[in-house]
Amino acid sequence: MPRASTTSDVFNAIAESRRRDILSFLAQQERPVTDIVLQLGLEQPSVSKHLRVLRDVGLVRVRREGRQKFYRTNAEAIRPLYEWTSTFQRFWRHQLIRVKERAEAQANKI
Amino acid sequence: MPRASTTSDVFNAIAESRRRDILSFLAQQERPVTDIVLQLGLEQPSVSKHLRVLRDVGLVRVRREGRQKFYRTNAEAIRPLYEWTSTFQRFWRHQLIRVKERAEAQANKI
DNA sequence: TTGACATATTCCCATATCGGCATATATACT
DNA sequence: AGTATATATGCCGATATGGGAATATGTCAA
Repeated sequence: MPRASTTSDVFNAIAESRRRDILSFLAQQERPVTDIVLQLGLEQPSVSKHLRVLRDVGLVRVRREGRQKFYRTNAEAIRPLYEWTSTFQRFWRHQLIRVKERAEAQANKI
Repeated sequence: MPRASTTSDVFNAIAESRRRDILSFLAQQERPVTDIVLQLGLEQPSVSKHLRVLRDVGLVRVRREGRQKFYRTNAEAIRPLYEWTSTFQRFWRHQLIRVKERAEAQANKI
C-alpha cells in the first residue's frame, strides 16, 4: 500500500508546500490562474494541477469569467485541520508552564 | 520530482492518519510501543516505522526503561500547524457571518 | 474561420511510500 | 551461555506522486 492519495483528504492535500502557498495567496482575494503563476513563479501546468487537487478536497472554489477562472480559498475546509491541532493546545500550554517553572526554580537557586 | 519525504516536515508527517492516531494516543500519557500496537490494532513493525517518522520530525520523544521504550507526543511540534491554520480563522469567520446574515435576511422575508 | 489568449490534461520518469514478512538488536532472567 | 521479551530494521512490490514538455480544450475578437 503506497501513501494515501493527495486528494484523499485535507491533511494529504496541504502536505505540499506549494499548495499551502497557493492557499495563502488565495485567502484574501480571488485570483485568476495567471496571477498565481506570476506570484509564485511556478509553471502554469503545475499550478493547474495543484489547483485540481485543492479543488477535489474542497479547499478552493472556482468562478469562471470569460476565458479566465478565478480561484479563491475556501477557508471553511481548513477548519478540521485547525480543530485537530487545537486538541493539542492544552498539552503545549502545560509544557510551557513546566518550562517556565523550571526556569524560575533555576533562577531562585542563584 | 516525487512527493516530499514524510520526514521532511510536520505537514508531511501528519498526512498519514495512523500517525495522527498515534499522536492523539500519546498526547495524554507516555506509552510503550506494545500499548500502541494493542490500542490501534496495527502490526508492531508498522508502529515502529511510524514512530521513527514522528521522531525524525520531533513530534514524539522517547525514554528508555529497561527493554521498553516510552513514547510521548511533543505537542510543541504541532504548534506550527496550529499557527498556519489559524491564519485562515478570520476568513472562515467572515464566511460564517455572511452565511448568518443571509439566513437572517431569508427569515425576515417570511 | 483563423488566431490569440487562458487554463487543463496527458504522457513520461525517478522516487518515496506503506504493508508484510523475516530478521536484527537490545535488555532481562535463569 | 541460552532463552524470552521489546523494539527496530531490511527487503520486497504495488502505487501515486510532481515536474517537464507537449498538447488539448475553451473562449474571445477580428
